[in-house]
Amino acid sequence: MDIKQLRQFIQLADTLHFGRASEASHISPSALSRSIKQLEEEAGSCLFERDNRSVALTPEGEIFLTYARDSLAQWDTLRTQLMERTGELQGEISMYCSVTASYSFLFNILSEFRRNYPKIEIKLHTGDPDPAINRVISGDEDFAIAAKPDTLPTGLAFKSIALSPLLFIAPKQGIEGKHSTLPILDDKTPMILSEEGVARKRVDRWFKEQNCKPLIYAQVAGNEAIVSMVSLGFGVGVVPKIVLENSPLANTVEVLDITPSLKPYEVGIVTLEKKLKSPLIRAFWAQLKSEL
Amino acid sequence: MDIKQLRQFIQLADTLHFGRASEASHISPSALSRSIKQLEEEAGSCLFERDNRSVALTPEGEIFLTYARDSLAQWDTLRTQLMERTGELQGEISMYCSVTASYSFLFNILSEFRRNYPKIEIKLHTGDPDPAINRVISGDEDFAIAAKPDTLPTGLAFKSIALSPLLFIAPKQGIEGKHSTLPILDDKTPMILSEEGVARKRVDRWFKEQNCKPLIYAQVAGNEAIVSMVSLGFGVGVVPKIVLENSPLANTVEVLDITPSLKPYEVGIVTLEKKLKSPLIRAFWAQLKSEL
DNA sequence: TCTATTATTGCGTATAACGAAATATAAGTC
DNA sequence: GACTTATATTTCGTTATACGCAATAATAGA
Repeated sequence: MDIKQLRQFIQLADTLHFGRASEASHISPSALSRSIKQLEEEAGSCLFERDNRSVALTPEGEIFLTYARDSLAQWDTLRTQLMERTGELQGEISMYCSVTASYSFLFNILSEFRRNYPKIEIKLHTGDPDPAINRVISGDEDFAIAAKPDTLPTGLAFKSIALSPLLFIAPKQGIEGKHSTLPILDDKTPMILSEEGVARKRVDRWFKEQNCKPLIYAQVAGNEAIVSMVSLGFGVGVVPKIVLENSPLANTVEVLDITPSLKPYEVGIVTLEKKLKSPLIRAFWAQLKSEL
Repeated sequence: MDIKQLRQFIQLADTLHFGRASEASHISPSALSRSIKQLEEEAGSCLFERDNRSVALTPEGEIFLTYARDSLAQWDTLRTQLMERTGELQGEISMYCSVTASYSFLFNILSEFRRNYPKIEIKLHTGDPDPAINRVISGDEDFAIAAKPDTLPTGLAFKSIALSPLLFIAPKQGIEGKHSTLPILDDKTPMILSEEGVARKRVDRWFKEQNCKPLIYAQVAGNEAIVSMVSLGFGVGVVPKIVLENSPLANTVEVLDITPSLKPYEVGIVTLEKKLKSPLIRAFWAQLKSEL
């Protein structure tokens, strides 16, 4: 009976699904199945009633669940106690951010943190920007670098680290199939937009305010891909300025001087409010410099 | 961090000695050293201050110790809860007894228990009779089959299962070097006695009451060996009747009709009183038939 | 009946744990 | 002061354990 297994048990009790629980625990379903079986043998009771189609906690499983939660809480308390005594925080925190964000912000954020808390390990996961906030909400990550949505989901804490204007960009050599190279933006202009996310919402609203519908040429996941497609001449795109600054294709596109300009991207760090009780999370949070 | 490691930690905290703690935990010193180191890494603090000559708990170790004790207690509570629910006791209990006792009593004691509680595993350790009670006191074993000492150490519970007379035995063909084969018992009679234990104490007292000192030819560990040596003609021995009955050499020795006879051996099962709170221990204890 | 879903099991492999012996180090001894 | 003793730790080779993949089984839905 070790702590990892308790966590796995709790995951399974929450999801009642071996596949999803194992994924959340970063192990294979077979490993989870064996873990649970071992737990049941050590506890001496069947903890889950399960057949090939359903998983349910037995009454004994319910008892075990409260035990498991208590046990983990006590382990956390112990670690907090010990850390307070030694005065040096240690452990690990996880962070999610887009590739672009990792280029732009990570160094500044992490270098000082690393200096102050050398024993805290940081697990960094990169990917598309869109799922960032959800990964924090689901508990997969402690932090994420993300654009602040217009309405912040409840329970989330957000701290700005930078403002970056949302820019309309066009290919320097003109849009394929269009004769004019002038920066015209109307319902005939093919647009390359994010599939979703804050940038997309801003663009949609912008067009609505202009009383016209955008001609969407392509919907793309990932701001870098937008720059690529714009650079290839497929249309006009919208990306945050930071993305452009970090793009190797920056000099192949030009920024359009459109008014009214889009409300700027507010980039920051999000975490669950309740996690701020943990000393590690709070330490990281506290040393972030709010740039706004 | 698993439960085995917590037990090992507690052992080390109790003994403050890697060698003894590892022996008590049934692992090698090296394994214990690594376990503790791993625990320290997971806890993020140094738990023991140690050099090659001494081991001491750090303040963090003290905190960890209370955590470890609580944690184990909760695990026990959980298991008790679960067992009460399912109604079937399971787990394991350990028992120590001499080889002779295993021949004579074990079957009767265990066969019914096995039937009533098939899921309780019994770990049986056999060896010399003398250390039996100490192994219970030290916590190495849950139970021991042992002779009841004249004064029972406090904290110990004893339940008799049999009375067996202590017999003087002599070789049938006479004692080597003595011409008479008569059953004389005086300070010229070479005696084969236990090194220690209840039987030895009784014999010593018997001789004192006869106002004579025994001529001790050999002190032997293990009643079986006494029978062997008597059988070979080295002298007169004292063994419990049960031992004789189970000895393949029984017909090579004869029982002397000595008066006053020795106070009989009272064989029974001992356990720590405080262990009787555990449901497993109590179940075993309850089904023992007191034969006295 | 067939298909899709999903917990479990077999199996080969990678990882971790173990014990024995070697090592290091400090205290006691002559 | 060299030598012995005691004892925690490290090294090393072996063994056991845990894991992932793929196969299996079993069930609900089409």
